[in-house]
Amino acid sequence: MQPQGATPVRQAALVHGPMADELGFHLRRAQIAAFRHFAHAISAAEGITPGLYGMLQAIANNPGLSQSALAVAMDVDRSSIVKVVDQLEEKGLIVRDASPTDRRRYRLHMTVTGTQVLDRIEDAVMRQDRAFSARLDEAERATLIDFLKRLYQPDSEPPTLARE
Amino acid sequence: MQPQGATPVRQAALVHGPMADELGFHLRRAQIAAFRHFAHAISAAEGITPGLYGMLQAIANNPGLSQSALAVAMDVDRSSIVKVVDQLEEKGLIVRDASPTDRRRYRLHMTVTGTQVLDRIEDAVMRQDRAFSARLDEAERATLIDFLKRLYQPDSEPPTLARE
DNA sequence: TTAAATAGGTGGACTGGTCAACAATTTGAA
DNA sequence: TTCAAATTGTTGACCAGTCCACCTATTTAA
Repeated sequence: MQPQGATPVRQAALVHGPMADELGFHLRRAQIAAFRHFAHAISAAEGITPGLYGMLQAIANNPGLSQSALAVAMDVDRSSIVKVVDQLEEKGLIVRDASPTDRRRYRLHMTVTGTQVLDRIEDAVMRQDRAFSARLDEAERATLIDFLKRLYQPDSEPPTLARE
Repeated sequence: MQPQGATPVRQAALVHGPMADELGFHLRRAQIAAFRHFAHAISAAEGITPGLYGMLQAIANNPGLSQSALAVAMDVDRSSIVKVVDQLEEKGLIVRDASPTDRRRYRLHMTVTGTQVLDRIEDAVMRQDRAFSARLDEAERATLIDFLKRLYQPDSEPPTLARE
């Protein structure tokens, strides 16, 4: 799992050329750094990845949602959800609860231990997240989050963007 | 290709809970959005991913660097580099040039067509990147990049690098 | 001179995502 | 009412990207 950065060798920094001005480049690097930070602080101890953690939060905050809804929320294929839900269920954190009104569907929700575990992890994650952004003050952090949201939120946007 | 997010169904947005204040969460989403945007605009047409593009820029801007140095720069395992360099070489974009002073080592550099292709792609990438960040003005964009750098850059500061 | 370190490479494994197909079930249009 | 279409969860094949352990050739340094 651990992406485990490169060798400890101190290397002369490379020239980046035009990428130095590309937002996507910095975004990617920051995300990789964040992932590693999370892996270090959380995954190692709890055996949970950022992705799993996100799923868990989604289920905890939206009890009873279906796997399809979860897939939409996580923006992945329905089939990808199956494995993840399997994992979380094996760990005893969530359960697939048969929907009484639609026999095709499961309602996902947390188990008691799942809730406990999430509470604990959540704490660690919050601390980890703060540590990761330690070089930003509160205002900067908030601004950064706002900017990021604007990048990915579909909202008010080029309306005539023919989607098919 | 179409990662095409969600079904066209308008879904009630999920509650995010404490993740709404987690930087890592927004970072991940923004990065995924950026990747998809790139895939749409560039990969489909040029058959090149953000990762490959980054490698290409690294080589173009640091001609003669070794595969190991590239691995360090890209922060991946040496063995991962092999396949990537294979791909770029197969596409005729770069060459492995045997080092005359160290027979273990290759010096990577662009071919003529590689340079041409990169120039073309670079243009598209710059436009794509601007389009992606269209909801930020110039100042905001610059601020965002600065914040991101602060997140991923190792200890305070680049020593004495006069390049750039 | 020889042990250790380094460069590039191979093969196996794992992760996380895609897509296509499928059965059971629900929905909706005729 | 009925039956075709859509939806839900699932499986299986596949792909890309990464890691690791190990290998050979070569260079470095003790």
